[in-house]
Amino acid sequence: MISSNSKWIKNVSVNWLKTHCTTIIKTKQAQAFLLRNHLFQEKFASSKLISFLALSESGNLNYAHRIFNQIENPDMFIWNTMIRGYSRSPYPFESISLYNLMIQSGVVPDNFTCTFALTACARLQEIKFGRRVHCVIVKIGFQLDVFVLNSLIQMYGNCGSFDDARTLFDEIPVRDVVTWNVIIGAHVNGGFYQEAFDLFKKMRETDNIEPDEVTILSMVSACTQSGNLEQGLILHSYSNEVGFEKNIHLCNAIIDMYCKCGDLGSAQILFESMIKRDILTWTSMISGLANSGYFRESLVLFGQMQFEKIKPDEVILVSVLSACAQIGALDQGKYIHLLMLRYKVKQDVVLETALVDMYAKCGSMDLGLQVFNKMKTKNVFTWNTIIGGLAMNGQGLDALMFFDQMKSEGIMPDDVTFIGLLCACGHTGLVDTGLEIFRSMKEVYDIQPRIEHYGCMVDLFCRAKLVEDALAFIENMPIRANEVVWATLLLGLSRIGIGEHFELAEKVGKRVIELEPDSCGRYVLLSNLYAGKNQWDDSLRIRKEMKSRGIEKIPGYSWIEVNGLVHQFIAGDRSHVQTDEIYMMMEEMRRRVKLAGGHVSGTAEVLFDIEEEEKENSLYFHSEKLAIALGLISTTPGSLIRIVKNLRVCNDCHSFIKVLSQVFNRHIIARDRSRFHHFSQGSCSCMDFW
DNA sequence: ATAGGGTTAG
Repeated sequence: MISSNSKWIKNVSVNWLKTHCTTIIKTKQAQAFLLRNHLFQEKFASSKLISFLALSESGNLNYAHRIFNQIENPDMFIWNTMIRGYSRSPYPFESISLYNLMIQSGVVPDNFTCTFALTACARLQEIKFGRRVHCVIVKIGFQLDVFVLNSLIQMYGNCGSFDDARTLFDEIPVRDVVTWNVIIGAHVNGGFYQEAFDLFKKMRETDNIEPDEVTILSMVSACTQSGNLEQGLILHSYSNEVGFEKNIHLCNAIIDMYCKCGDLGSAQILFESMIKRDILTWTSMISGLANSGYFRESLVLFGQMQFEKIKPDEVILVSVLSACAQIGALDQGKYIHLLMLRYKVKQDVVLETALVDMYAKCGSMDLGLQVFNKMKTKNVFTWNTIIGGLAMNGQGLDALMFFDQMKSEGIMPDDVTFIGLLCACGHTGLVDTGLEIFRSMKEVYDIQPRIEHYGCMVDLFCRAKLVEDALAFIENMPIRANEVVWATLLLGLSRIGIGEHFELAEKVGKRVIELEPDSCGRYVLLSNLYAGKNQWDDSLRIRKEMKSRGIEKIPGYSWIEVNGLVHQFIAGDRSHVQTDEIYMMMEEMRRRVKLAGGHVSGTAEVLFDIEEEEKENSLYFHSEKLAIALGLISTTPGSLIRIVKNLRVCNDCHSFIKVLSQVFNRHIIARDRSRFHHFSQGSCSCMDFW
């Protein structure tokens, strides 16, 4: 009577369990029920609990493990479920531990066990253990199981052992589409794109197997990484033909491919055509825009995403923060900071570092430091961000202090750390410290200086007006000086005031053009050099030479953010809706600066493609001045103005803005392509050297 | 019950 009753309960509960375990709460109820009715040790019952907890998205591996530990003799299915659960979790090593435990307790692994264990090995790149599993497979004889073989190939491929993967692949008796996907994916991940394309062709030819979505996805990724737009387009039209276009993962990868291959238009068309978009769709498009220089557009699209009430994750926020950083959009950056807190976005070093960087690049080191000081985990990226940020903002001594702190916290500096440190020394005029740091980089940290480090040293000497040392340093470099090093010297000379060094400067200027004949900036340097000496014919000659070689001058852009909206200007811009007011303010600026005196209008760095008589005007209407004019009319008197420029601020504007900061009583922070200028009361933080 | 997939930083 009793036994038949318990049998009844068992049957009912098993059926009930099959559909019941859908949430943690319900699973706990089921567990309590099983315990109460002494059914817990029934394998079939407890395995239902385990499989939900270990495999479901909403499960809980830890909890599964606790239940697992209470099972006296787990059967094969339960072992396999646990091993599988861990193999796809962030802790694949646990999977291997359990595999060992299983063998120790005398249970012989089956083909399922081996597949799961191999997945764990693949993810851990544990080839040694993977080979041990391989031996077991041969010993027991699972060589004919295509699942086992596929995961073996995957394991070898992921561990970088292409020979093993390839041998198995060639010897395997039956290959299915996954086999092909695994071997293709391995080659794509290894950077062997041509081989991947060859294999892609062969899968049809030799095995008559049609590619599926995963195949196409891997191939699209190969195009992305190798910049192969042509093949990418073919893959896109193929996936439309066979109906893969509803696969959201694939579409995301294609958007990413278009963006990284420079075809933003096709990316946008696909993005617009998608009916369902996930967070990765948005991330691909938004970061794609930002990476191609469309910063404002990427922020606008992020705004649309907000409008559609999609919760941002930590990855997309990194993208938009870096867009804000590039154009100095502080208000939007602050708003994103707010979103992080409001949505309780996962704490993440990458994100917090991007936040610090955004504040640093907007010239708000105080806010950057606040975030930095609250960060729980910091890595070398984080330290480099704060050190570089301080150096760029003219707080060189603080940068050096943070380096000491970094060392005391046991973080190893890398090559980028030293770029920041050498910049810091340059800004502060600490020549000896710079030399000492340069030496310790090589001798203490065993980091070989790159050409950029030499460039920093040349800059350091020039700032200290040690032209001879700079020259000697260049001559003694173990690697050949490149155009960057020479351009640094030339720029340095022109900042010191060319004077007696004119001949040297001219020689260097010619050298720089020889070394990099395709870069407009190099011609501009030499041309300006002549203009500065009133050698207008030479100056024009260089400009003509540049034009005749078909090299366009990169237009100078300036950005200013007003009430969370970023406005963009080019020289002489008349496209802004408030153009009339802006130009009225420009007139006012000119009048008051002139009245105050101290600003000598120079015509050295003018835009040559404008007629001679307009020289002074074009210089006068440089984009940074237009941006400042908008700033003056749209903010309250006395408040801070921030602008960002994509090129270097020219001499004339620099001198103009200095006086302007005094007469308008404004603190103006201008970021140009290499550093910050904090203008205040008639002077600038760069000490007129940039 | 089994294998294969994309986005972010100095």
